[in-house]
Amino acid sequence: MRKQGLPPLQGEASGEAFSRKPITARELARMLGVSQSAVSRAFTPGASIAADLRERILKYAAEIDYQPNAIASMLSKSRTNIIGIVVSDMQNPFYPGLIEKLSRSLQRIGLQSLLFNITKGSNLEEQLSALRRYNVDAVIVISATILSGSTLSWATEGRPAILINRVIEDTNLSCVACNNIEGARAIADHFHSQGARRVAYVAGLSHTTTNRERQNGFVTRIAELGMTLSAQIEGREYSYHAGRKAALEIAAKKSTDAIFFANDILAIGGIDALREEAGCRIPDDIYVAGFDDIPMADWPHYSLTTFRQPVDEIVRVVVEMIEGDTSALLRAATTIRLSGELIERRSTGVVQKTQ
Amino acid sequence: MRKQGLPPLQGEASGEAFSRKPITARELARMLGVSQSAVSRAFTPGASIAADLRERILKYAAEIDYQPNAIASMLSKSRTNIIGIVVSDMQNPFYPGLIEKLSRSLQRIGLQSLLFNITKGSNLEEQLSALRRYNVDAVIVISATILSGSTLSWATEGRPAILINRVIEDTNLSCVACNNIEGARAIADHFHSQGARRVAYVAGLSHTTTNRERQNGFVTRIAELGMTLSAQIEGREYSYHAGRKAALEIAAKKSTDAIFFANDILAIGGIDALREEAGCRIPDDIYVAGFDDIPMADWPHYSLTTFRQPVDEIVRVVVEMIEGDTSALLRAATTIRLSGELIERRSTGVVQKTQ
DNA sequence: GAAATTATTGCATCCGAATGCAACAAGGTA
DNA sequence: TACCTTGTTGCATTCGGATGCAATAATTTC
Repeated sequence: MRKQGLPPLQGEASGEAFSRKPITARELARMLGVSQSAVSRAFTPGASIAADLRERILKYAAEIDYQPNAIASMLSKSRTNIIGIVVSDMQNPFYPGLIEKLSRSLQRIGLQSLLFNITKGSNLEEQLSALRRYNVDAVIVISATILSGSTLSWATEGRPAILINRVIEDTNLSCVACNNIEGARAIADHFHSQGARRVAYVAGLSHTTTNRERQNGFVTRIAELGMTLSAQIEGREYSYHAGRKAALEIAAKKSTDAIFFANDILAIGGIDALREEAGCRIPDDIYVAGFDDIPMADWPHYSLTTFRQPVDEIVRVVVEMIEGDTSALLRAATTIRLSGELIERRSTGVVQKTQ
Repeated sequence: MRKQGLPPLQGEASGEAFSRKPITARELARMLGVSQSAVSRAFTPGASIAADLRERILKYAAEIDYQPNAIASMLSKSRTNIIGIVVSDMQNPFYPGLIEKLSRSLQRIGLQSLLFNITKGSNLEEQLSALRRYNVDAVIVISATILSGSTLSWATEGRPAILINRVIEDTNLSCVACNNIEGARAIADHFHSQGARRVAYVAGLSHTTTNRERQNGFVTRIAELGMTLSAQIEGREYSYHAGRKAALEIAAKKSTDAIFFANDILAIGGIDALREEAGCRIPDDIYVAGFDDIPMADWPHYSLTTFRQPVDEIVRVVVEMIEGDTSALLRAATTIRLSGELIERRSTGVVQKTQ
C-alpha cells in the first residue's frame, strides 16, 4: 500500500474563496487510495467495512471537511430524511410551540422539516404539488383547517401522513389528536361545579373536527348536567377578533353565566371584549374557559381556565410513528387520542394559590 | 411516427395501492416514443423544444400524473430550490408572523423552506451540519441569538446567507434589519414629549446587536434630551417572564417615569408585573413602550406604544435578495436598514381614537 | 495442512433528470 | 439547385452516493 502525503487542505487563503465546490466521495477515495464504495461504507452505519479502514477514512474526511452530499444520497436511497410539515395558521400561538417542539424532536433523530405554509384562497393543489415532488419521507399536517381529506390524500399519495388534531376516518391518513370530547366535558363539569347554569359555546371553524368534537362534547355534557345552553355562536375562524365579536353577541343577551370558547385565543379575545366593551367583570359576572393552554392563558390579566393539550405527548407519539415502520402507517392508518388536563384559573372563579 | 394508444392510467383499483413507485421521465418518454431529453425539456422553461411536442408531453404527463422528481433535478442542476431557515426562538410572537410571511413569499416563487430550529446548549455545529449537507440555495437566519458569526460562516460556507435583524459586519453575511437606532430614538422622543424625564431601559439579550443598538440609540437620545436614565436592566432573554422580573426591579426604586423594553414581549410582561405586583397604574404612574408591534401590543389591556418593525418590507427585501443574483450576495455581503414606525398607544398616555 | 467460512474490498451499475454535442430537418438566400 | 441558417431532437454522459455481486484475504474447522 503506497503511502501518500495528505494533500493540502483547502485553505481560506487559496485564492477563490467563493463557491468552491465541496469535495466528493470519489476524490476523497482517490486521495486515500481506496474505492469510492469504501468511503460510502465508512459513512454508512453497519456497512461491511473493516474498523480500521473506516476510521482512517472518517479521520481524513474530518480533516478535509468532507461530508456526504445529502442530495445524492437521497437519489440513490430514495429516502430524503425530510418530513413535510403542512401548516396554515401560525398566528394562533398554540402552533408555534408545537411546531418548534416537533421540528426539534425530528432533528434529534436526523430528520429535517420542510415547511409548507398554505394559504386559504389560492390554489391548494398548486401549493402542495411541491410536497409530492420533494419526496418527503412523511407528512405531518398541523392545519386544522382549509384542507379537505381528498386534497390531503392526493398531496401525500404514497407516503405516510399524520394529522395532528384533525381526525379523518376512512382514509389512509393517520391522526394524533387531543381527546376533545373529554376536554369539553371537563369544562362543562367545571362550569357546573362552579355554579354556572346558563352556559354558551363559541365555535372556532365550525366544520373542523376539533370544533365539532368540542362542541358536541360540551353541549352533550351540558344537557346531562341539566344546564341551559343559552347561546351558541357559529365561528368563522380561530382568532382573537372572532372571540371578541362572539363574546359581545353573547353579552348583549345578558343570559349567560359562563362561556366556553373553542380555543384560548378566542377566549382571550372574548375576555377583553367582555371587560372593555360589555363592562363585565370576570369571573364575578361571567366565567370564561378556553382550550389549548397557550402561554397567554397564564398571564395574570387573563388567568384563563382551559383544557391543556398534551403537546409533549403529541409530539412524542408523532415522532415515534415516523421513526417506527412508516410503511406500516401506509398500510394501516392509526388514530390516537391523548388525554389533556383541566387547568383551573381565575377566569372561572378559582382562586390561584400564590406561587 | 407510430401512433400508440395511451397505456392505462394507474388506477386506485390496480391492486397494490401502496408505495407504487412514481413514473419516471424515461418511462413517460418511452410511452410517447420520444426521448427522455424531450420530456426533461418539456418541463424546462425556455428549453429548445418544439411547441407542439412540449404540449403533447405535458398533456400526457398530466394525464398519467407525472411530475419530475425534484431530487434528481437537484442533483444534476446542483440547485435545490430550498432555502434553509435558521430559527431559535418561536416563543416570541414576533417570529411566527415573520416566518409565515417569509415562507409564503418564498413558496410563491417556487422555493421551499427547510426549518432549522436550533437549541441553545447542545452542539450547534452538529445541529447545523445538516444545513451544509442539504445544499440549500441560501440561508436565512432569524435567530437574533445563540449563533456566533464564525459558526454561521462555517454553517453557510459557500452559500449566500442573510441575517434578519442581526448585523454582523466584516463577514460574508448579508443583513436585513430594522433601523433600531431610529426606533429607539423615536421612543425616547416620544417619552420626552409625553412629559417623562426619568426613564429606564430593559435589555433583551445584552450581547445581541439588536439589543445594543436599541440600548445605545435610546440612551444616547435620552442624554441629548437632558433626561435621566434612572435604571438599566441587563437582560438574559427576550421573554415575558424576564420582562416581569425587570419591571419589578425598576418599580422597587420608584424613580422612573417611563420604561423602554427592548421588545414587546418583555414590555407586556413588564406591564403585567407593574400592575399586578407593583400596584402601578399605566400610563398614570408610569409609561411603558416596547419594540416590534406584535399582535398583543394592540390588545386593549396592554395597548402598548411600540416601534413597529416593517415586517412586510423585510420579507420583501430578503426575498428579492434571494431571487436576484445570489452569487452576487456571496461576493459582496450587503447590509440593508429599513425604517419602522412609531405606534402610539395608551401605555404612554396617548388617547386612542375609537375605531 | 487442506477445505470451508467469513470478512473485506472493489467493480460496475443504478437512482432520475439535465445538458453538451452531433445529427438531422425545415426554411431562406443567392 | 447548392449552400447556409435556424430550429429540433436524440445520444451519451454527468451529478455524487448506494449497493449487488464477484474477487480476494483472513480466519476457522476438521
